[in-house]
Amino acid sequence: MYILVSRDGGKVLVAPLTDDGSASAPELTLSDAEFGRYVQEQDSAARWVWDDTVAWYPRLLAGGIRIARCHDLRLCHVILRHSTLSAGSDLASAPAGEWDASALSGGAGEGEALFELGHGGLPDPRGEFLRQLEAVRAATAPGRLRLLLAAESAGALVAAEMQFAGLPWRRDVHERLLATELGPRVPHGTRPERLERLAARIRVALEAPALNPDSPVELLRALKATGLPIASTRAFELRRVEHPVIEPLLEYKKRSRLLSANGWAWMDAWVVDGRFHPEYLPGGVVTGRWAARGGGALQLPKQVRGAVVADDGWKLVVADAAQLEPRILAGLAADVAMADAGRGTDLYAGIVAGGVVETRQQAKGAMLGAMYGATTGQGGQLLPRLAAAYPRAVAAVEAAARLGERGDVVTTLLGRSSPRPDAGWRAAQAQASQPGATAADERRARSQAREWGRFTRNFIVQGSAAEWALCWLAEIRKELWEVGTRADASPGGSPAPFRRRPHLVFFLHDEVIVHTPEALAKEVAEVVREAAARAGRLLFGEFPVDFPLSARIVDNYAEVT
DNA sequence: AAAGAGAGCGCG
DNA sequence: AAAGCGCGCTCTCTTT
Repeated sequence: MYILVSRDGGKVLVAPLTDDGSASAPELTLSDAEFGRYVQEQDSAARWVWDDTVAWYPRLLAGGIRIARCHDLRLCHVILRHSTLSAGSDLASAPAGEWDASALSGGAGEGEALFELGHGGLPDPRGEFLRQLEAVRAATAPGRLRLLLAAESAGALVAAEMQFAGLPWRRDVHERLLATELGPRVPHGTRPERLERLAARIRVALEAPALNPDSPVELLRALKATGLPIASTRAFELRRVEHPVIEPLLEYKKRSRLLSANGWAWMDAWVVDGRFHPEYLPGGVVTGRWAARGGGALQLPKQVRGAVVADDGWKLVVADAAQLEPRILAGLAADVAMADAGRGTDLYAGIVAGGVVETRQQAKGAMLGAMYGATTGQGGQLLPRLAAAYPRAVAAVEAAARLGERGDVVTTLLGRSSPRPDAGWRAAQAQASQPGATAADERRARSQAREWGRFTRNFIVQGSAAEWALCWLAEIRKELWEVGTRADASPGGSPAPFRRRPHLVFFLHDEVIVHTPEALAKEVAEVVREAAARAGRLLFGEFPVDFPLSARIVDNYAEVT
């Protein structure tokens, strides 16, 4: 059963709908408080349909209310609008409207537009929902698309819940770390003691008494003046030359990065009451991966992960999917040989054991090369051996690359399609095929075509992996709630839905962290593991590809390497 | 003074 | 000269 909710001035309109979207009960007009009570009274099988999870769910969570399922019209619109599986639908062929504009502002833009949705919202959600139902019904593979929309929407719930709960963060631990690495705290904009000492050593070594090591331009000029053969100040390049300045300079860069990205200012801005509350953006990346805004949640350096510590009496269950993308590729391409290589073992080790390459590093390099489109270097050189051993998998990514090079669209396993290249790209291709095209025109067109081919090549793998991860998250979320209920940690509808229950607190593409009461930790680890197996079956049915996890029960995120 | 580009580095 | 994919954030330097 669906329950469509929308805004009417200060009121909430509630419309129960059947599976085909027709009214199943009279519409209600409720105040916010009445709406909260109404939500709690409904069966947990209800699927809440709303324009935007961000506009609705945080308020419910703040009121102590957790829901089981939703359909996020904004996120689903984006998928259906571009998917090749629903290409013939009215929804896909209509001119661009407000639902399309909302995707842009919601994805990467200002964020203000989203916030305003709380009052008024997007136009005619009922009509939009009916168009979405019809687009799915008439789609090429409705089952896949339906799963994708459900997973995407579940992801939106997880994102809101994780933002609400926050990642446990110990200020004192973080402060100790900063004091050790940088010295005593100084005001923003000034250089802490240890950095200042390193800067002094750099100036001496380069005989540049006024050098500002934060300026790449000044630094490069000074490095060249001492005769070092480098073209940039990147750490990678610096490590390849020998000079007394290199050691203090690399130290400086490392610590300076800590200060600017995750220093005292970061802590003051993002850690509140012992929790880091980043804003996750489901669907924020074209491939379907999440993005995040504020605090760099998806770039937490290993350096500071020691500050992520479970509460007293609680544990962190940290799990990541081993070699997720190659396994996804094996499933996508139905490459039994590659799936076999990963069964019950590290997939790269399995490739070595199969005699395809000599070392694990080579196996990894070749796999990444195949998925990213490397033509040179180790990855490119080993590609023929990979292709000989796993012809189906390699053919799948090659085919995706060829489509992209032609400007065509590719689609993930569940139905998310890649964007088309922009007008500039098309113009460059057209230009190169004109009779009077110069060699430069042709070179440029070929280079851009290959570039887009690398994007589409990777899109099918990264995008399908993101779908697996969404299914994994959704299964984890569902089962954790069951575990919490069985343990009677807190009856549904307590003032704080996650205060006593195991709950997700972090997600990073192929990795999750669950914060759980210690007594439930083992059960939670099993839930996370089982959810991975279920996600695999949801995507690939009986095709025999494994998704092993490293799941560890720890007090501290830094314990996991 | 503000906005944008580029460099650099963090994560998967 | 280009060079394997996808991101966000901070800082410098240039442009408006």
